[in-house]
Amino acid sequence: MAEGAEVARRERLDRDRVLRTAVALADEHGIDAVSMRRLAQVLGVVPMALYKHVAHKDALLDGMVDAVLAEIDPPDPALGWADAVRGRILSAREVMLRHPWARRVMESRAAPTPVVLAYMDSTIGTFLAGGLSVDLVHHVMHALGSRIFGFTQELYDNAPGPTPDELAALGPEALAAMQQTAAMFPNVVAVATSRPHDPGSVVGSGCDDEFEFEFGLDLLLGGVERLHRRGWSSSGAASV
Amino acid sequence: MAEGAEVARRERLDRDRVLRTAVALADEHGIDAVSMRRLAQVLGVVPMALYKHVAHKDALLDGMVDAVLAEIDPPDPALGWADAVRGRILSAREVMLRHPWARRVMESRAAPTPVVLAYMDSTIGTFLAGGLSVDLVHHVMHALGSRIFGFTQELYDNAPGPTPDELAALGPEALAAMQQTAAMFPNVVAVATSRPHDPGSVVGSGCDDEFEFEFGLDLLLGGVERLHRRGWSSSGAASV
DNA sequence: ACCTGAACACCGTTCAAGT
DNA sequence: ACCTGAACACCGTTCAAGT
Repeated sequence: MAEGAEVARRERLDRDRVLRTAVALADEHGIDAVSMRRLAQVLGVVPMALYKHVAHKDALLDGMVDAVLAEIDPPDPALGWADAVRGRILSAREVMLRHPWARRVMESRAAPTPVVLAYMDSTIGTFLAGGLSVDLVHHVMHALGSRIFGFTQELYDNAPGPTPDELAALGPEALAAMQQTAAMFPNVVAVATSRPHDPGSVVGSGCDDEFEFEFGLDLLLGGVERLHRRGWSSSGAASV
Repeated sequence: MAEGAEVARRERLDRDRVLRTAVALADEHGIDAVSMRRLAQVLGVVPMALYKHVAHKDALLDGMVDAVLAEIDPPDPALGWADAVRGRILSAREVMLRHPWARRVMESRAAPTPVVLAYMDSTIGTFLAGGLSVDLVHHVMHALGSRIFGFTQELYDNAPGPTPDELAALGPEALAAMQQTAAMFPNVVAVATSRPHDPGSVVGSGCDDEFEFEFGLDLLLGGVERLHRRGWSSSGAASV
């Protein structure tokens, strides 16, 4: 029943303690471990006690996301709009690395919370203060998408580029199967095993996620800067 | 028990019928309706009968994604690399609009299936055939991310720009609450209600998702073309 | 005001049995 | 070879009751 250090009994619940405990539980055991029943158990309380502090499970998840967003640095007012947005997004990325479950939770939420809206409002404000037109900012927010929260689809995380440790632990039949799979997708293998980065900056996978995140971000922000400098207005940006 | 037309009994199950029925069920009632138990009921079969054709629920979800990816057009060999990739991604987007649940399922999957790898392999092949370096293609695949499958985070889908129908159905107290919320996030409201598009092309929301998708895609592909023309090689693209 | 207990209607999945 | 039935260990949540 009791899981030792994790059980913190008799302290009178409040919403903050519920949310902080839920975040810690997700950080340690993954988001699937965050069930109303297990969270209650960690808090030393019966499941229904939680419902006095969060309306339902979705409200719990919203609260967890809000708690994570609060860790993101505000934009630096000393910087120009592009650097201010860039810096804040990189801060958001660090936060998301600390709470890797947050990406999937945010993607699963239907409506943004006031905290999410406040974050977006502040980011939009930085663009507008930089002189970008409302219409351009509209498109830019779409184009950046979830990048403004510091994450993207990390497609190559699970691609067939095994770490040396994994390779060593593999049996001969598993290795043969892997080579057969690799032979079927030569382009994926070529691109996944390319080492475009400074060898010193990357240890295992040959893939520097920080570099890739900034590459995509700068491709987008660079394009926006170019459009803005050319006095971009509504029509003619996309052509079929 | 029986839900009329949905129940198709006595036809001997096979994997294909299981997957096709699961896709149809998700299209009609959403992904949450796709439980092993409910899918079995629609097929007129006991839940455990499914396990002869899919190893477990995750394998069912993988199979559903594979079925959806099979609907995407192959790249047009008559086009240059940029237009070929662009056309295929727009085809993928149409497919995702037909199966809106597929985005979340793909995001939740841990490892890519062979069908996912084959799709990526073919897309990478188009870039390489166009003369882009392996290193550049590596970064480009990261930068495009889930866009190559035809979707992005659609942040504004649920932002506070209500449709006229919704507004009309609102009570006065709900309307007052909404105005209060709007007052707290003026930048979000300004950007969400901007009408940057040809008024004829958009009916309700003032937001043309097709335009936004292509805007972001072209910002990225345009940046890549520019890098490629300049003979881009590994270093110096991202600066801190 | 806050917490509890029992119950309801669901899940995915195992195991042993039927045909 | 394919399907069934009963059971196990979980879910989120309601309702009525305790202190």
